[in-house]
Amino acid sequence: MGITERREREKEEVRRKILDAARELFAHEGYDRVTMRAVADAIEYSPTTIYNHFEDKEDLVEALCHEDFARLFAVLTAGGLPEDPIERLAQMGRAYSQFALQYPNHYRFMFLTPKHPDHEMSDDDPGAQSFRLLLDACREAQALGRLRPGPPETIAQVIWASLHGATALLVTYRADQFPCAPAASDLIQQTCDNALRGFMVEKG
Amino acid sequence: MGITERREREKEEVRRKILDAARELFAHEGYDRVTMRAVADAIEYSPTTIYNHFEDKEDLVEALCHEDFARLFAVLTAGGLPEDPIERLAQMGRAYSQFALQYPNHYRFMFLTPKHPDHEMSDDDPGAQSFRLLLDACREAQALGRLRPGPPETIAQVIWASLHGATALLVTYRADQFPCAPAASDLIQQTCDNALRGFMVEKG
DNA sequence: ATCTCAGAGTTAACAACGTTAACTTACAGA
DNA sequence: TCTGTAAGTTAACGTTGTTAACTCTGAGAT
Repeated sequence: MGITERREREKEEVRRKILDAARELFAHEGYDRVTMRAVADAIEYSPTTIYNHFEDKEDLVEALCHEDFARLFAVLTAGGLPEDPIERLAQMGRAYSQFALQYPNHYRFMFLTPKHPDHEMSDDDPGAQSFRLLLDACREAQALGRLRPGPPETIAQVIWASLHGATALLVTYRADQFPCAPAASDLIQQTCDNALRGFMVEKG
Repeated sequence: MGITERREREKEEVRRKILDAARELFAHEGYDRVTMRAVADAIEYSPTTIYNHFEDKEDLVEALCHEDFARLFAVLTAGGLPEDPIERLAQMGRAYSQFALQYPNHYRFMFLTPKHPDHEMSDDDPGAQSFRLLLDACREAQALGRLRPGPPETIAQVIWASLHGATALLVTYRADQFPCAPAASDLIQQTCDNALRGFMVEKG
């Protein structure tokens, strides 16, 4: 009875190898430039083996993507989150952008590539959980009277969208391809600050 | 001497046909799903003909992209721009997002696809001109004391980044693939408003 | 001990793609 | 009439994702 278990473990090992090799290659090259043959070469298996573990290339990358969302969630919560919700928002924003700039090709696939039409998001998805961190912080800040009233979902979405925009630009363009060439290296920081400021209630 | 002129005109006509067919196809299918053969079929030429007019697929799409930036600039300035710089910013924001949602695949290539490493931006580029519209409005608003002090380039970039973020999300995800499912259909509006609000000086 | 069969892996091939080499054709200028 | 240029075509190449058909290993049944 332990035999099928061992079999499954061995199969899982190969799957792991594929995912790790693929992650490494994608991180350096991006989706289009990585071929199934290259992934197979990297782990010294034949290309068809991959198809025993994944439906097709997109399925493989989606599996990678799923793991990356888990890593993002881990990064967001790493080192413990501050009590103060505003500080928490700022810290999560920094972690988010750091993750994006460290793995631009993964960010690209996670947030810049259209999903399959039948792809849906469940509540226990690490992506959804990350968003909930943001949403909760917004709610708490509202409760403390630090953020404007209004649907917290909208506030969270707007903050995320703003941060995402700055991130997406930096992940897509080189500094000298920007309009207004000396692109603020702290564009993300500024954008994040401004998005928060827009929702803050005036002090005094 | 008028002969070479006519020749050039004819060549330009074919180039036009290619661009128009390609634009139509790309608008519906997006970059990867449009093949050179499909473009050639659409205009009833052989695939190789395209290579007499464009270096390769990327060159063709870049030409399209260049035209699209001109269209975007036209859209931004259509109907005349308001005197009031804040209103102008709001109106340009609406035009920008409308353009994006109308031609998502073009937006994708214009703003979401990395450029060639050797691609540089000149000052008379329609893209740069569009950014200057934004920059000028920011400067004027600052001069009127409506926006915070600070480098107007940064303000313009942050506003653009925020708007771009909301746009990119809507162009990438379907409504039901969002975290927090009932995605604000006016996410763009809210994001644009909030980005402006963050830079506005408190009234009174 | 032999047979069977499932299932992981391989080889070889397919169709589609971007692209190119070699050829054809049309036609203005010497 | 000859020549050369340049646009267009046919046929092919190399690469890609993917699949069909096969091999091989080894556990369970007879």
